[in-house]
Amino acid sequence: MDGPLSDLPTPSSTSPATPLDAAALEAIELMFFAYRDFTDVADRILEEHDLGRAHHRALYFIGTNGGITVGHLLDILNITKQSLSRVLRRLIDIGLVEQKVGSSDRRQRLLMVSAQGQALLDELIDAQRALLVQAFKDANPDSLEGFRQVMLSIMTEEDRQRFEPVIKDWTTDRAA
Amino acid sequence: MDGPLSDLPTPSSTSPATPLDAAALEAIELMFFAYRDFTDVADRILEEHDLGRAHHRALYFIGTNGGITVGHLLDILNITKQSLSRVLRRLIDIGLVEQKVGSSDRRQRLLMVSAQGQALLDELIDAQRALLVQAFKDANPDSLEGFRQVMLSIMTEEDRQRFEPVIKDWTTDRAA
DNA sequence: GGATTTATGTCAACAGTCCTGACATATTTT
DNA sequence: AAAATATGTCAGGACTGTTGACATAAATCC
Repeated sequence: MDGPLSDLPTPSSTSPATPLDAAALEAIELMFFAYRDFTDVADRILEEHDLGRAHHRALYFIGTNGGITVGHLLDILNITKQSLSRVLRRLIDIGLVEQKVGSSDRRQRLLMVSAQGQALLDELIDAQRALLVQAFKDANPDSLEGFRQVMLSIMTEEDRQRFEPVIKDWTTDRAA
Repeated sequence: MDGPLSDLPTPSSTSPATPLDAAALEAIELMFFAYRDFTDVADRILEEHDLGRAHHRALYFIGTNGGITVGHLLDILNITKQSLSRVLRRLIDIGLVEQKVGSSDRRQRLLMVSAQGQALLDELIDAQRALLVQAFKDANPDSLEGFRQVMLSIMTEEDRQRFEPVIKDWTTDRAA
């Protein structure tokens, strides 16, 4: 009927067309397993305090953005205020997070971690940082920058802007 | 009181001691945002079918490991059989997954995706693969191997063994 | 061949996290 | 004064994970 090249199967998940496709296929699993094991080290600590990942995320972004407003936190987390509310209420009730009324806009609640909250956050960050530092040491030194570039490229432009402007357009930026 | 170098603060999350620490601190956020945006492209497709991430994961590993047993799937996913059961029941009920009795061990249920299941899985994989391929293209070509090495290093040894044995000990394997 | 172990399934209850929709309050802006 | 904004709360629902208990069929051990 058709010649040997005329009806190649549509490149589907089982037949990657290019090496880049094959690499991407593997990367789907790399993302799954690496992220799971990365979160696991924090989950073990959170368990001891009967907290979940949502508490971790809120605590993290409050701790690293002292005085953040509820609205800005919602922007970062991409969840509804009702979801955040439950989590925030708990963090405040157990004394890990404090709030004060906004100075310029009195409708705002400025969020900050307490000393206790900072202590727990340090514990969580140190655990994940230790894992990552070890990973960076185990991989070859150049890997770090490659990892960083790919991770930045994976995320949306909006999220990418939260980071230092270090991702260069290497297709045009060879000389500078 | 003390000399300027006598009581350096304990390296805490707010004062990374080394460049590697600083990179790891940033990487915590890279992991969060990249993973979220990576899963988002699949979540949008899953929504149309009223399925969740748990269905995606089960479908994925059944599709890429045709004839997998329930037990092996549980090993990969690291969840309880009760959790998987709910998800699997749904996938079977709506005809995305089929099961047949094990040939050598008749207690086992060998799982495989149906044609419909493969179609949905292809759609999911293609979406995530497209995102990753674009990310690999946007980053510089060497980044891919760096990304791969770091992701493999992040995961546990057990999970790492699921991948091709390509992570080399570069501290001793320079010549070969 | 009978006892035990293994692979799997199910019922029930609970927890965490996310969602939608509706409504309330205080404050700022127009 | 009216409208918009920042935040909170009540209510209900969905998904996904857990523990614990119990059941069945099949394989394996002695």
